[in-house]
Amino acid sequence: MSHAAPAAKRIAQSAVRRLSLYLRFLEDADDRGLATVSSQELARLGGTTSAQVRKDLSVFGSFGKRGLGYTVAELITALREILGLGREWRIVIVGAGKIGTALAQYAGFRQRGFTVIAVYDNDASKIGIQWAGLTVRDVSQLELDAARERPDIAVLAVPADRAQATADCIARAHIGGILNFAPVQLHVPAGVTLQSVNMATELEVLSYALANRDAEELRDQKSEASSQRSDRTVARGTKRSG
Amino acid sequence: MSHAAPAAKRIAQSAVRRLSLYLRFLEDADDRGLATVSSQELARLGGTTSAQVRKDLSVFGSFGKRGLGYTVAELITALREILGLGREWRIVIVGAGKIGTALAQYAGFRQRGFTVIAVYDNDASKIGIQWAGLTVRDVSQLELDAARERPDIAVLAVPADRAQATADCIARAHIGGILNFAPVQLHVPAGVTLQSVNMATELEVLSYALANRDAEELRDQKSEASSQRSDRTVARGTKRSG
DNA sequence: TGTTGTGAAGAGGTTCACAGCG
DNA sequence: CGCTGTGAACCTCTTCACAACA
Repeated sequence: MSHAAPAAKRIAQSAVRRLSLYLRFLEDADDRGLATVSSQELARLGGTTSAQVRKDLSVFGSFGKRGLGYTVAELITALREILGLGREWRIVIVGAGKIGTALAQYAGFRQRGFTVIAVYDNDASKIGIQWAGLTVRDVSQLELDAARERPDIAVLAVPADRAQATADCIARAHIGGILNFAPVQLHVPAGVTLQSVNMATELEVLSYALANRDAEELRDQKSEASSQRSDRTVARGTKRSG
Repeated sequence: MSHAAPAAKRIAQSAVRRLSLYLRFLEDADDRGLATVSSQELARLGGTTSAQVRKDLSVFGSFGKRGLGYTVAELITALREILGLGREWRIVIVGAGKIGTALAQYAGFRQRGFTVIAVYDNDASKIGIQWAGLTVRDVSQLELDAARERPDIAVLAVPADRAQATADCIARAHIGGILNFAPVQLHVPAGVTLQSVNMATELEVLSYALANRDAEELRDQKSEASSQRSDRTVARGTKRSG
């Protein structure tokens, strides 16, 4: 293997999430002036193992130098390309309520090539208001506007009872991706990629973990005793993160 | 097996997420007056298979009636118990910015036994302001307050550069769970359960999916041709959701 | 020497398929 | 007869362990 042709691999969603994390760490490292970073370092920051980091990257090519690690700048470029961040993604936010507003002003968007091109709502009292250079538009214009402005992703931040209808509208507008913040399970036609963030579920996962913490701890103690392995690094309070 | 003793099973996080979804569907079904529901129905709503639904539930006991399905009311009770929703969870929100405010007013909290008992910030201009019956407190009081009020979960909604320090503070306050909305990977001591929601990652997962959509579709076509299996139900636009 | 890249082994989660029961 | 509950098969992701190499 040598330099990689980062196109279209079948890879687990969890792996994509890790790649996104690695990219963030690398950007930090770059800011701090580090030139190279090892898989072990990335593993420590991300709460995985160095083997996992190397496997994740190896799917797309060979980015490291043996004995040295990965050149920060090179790996950043590669990961951006892999994650599809080499281009601009045009976003519309649908729903100008609390969450929609918060999202519209989220600085992280522009930094990473995501441009918010419009905000929509169906509430007449909100339509026309200016926000950070954007005028809130009537959601009934969405389909028409989209034909012209071709947004790639719609961030859905409307109340639960409007969410499916709005998603249908987004699909009709031929917007290929939805990031849904409404606490409902949306059904979208094939060809629309859906990603949901559900507060209720996140809280319930926490609730489950807390309620079963004592039992977990007992188990963890037993298994931790026998887990001082070779390559291994890490060990945080608890798993996961996004 | 008969009625179940829903305590402390080792189960995948993905399974917990599905249980949370099932609970939501069941509550809907209850509202619509349905008395029973089959695993196939739950599968259709949640985008899985009926076998998956049955497996998920079977870990905790036998809740269904053969030939009939699951009694909605009974399964709701069981799932609430399993997910640890049988009790009140006391939440503090740390960070009274856009996101913090939006979350504080999120109606879904109280519905499911999560009570917001306080909001904190470090910005003098925000401290003292009233929101929906809660006064914004100085975050420097958090540790002291927590000793008295014993919150279970902290929702972390501060800027990225303050997030780790704030998480440390939360850990010192002996709050056992953190739901983190700051776009950084937090490191917490053992005994603190961390759950993160990261907009940047969610967007990048979407970005990856959209950038590789054509390749995915080719693969999906091939595999879909040979997937008209027995028990199987479902088939939505795209996988996942929360 | 230090660290990558990777085949092979291992774990863990999902799907199958059918016996069991209402 | 219909639908659940579940062992077994299957598959996917993770971890191991080591050869390759700067």
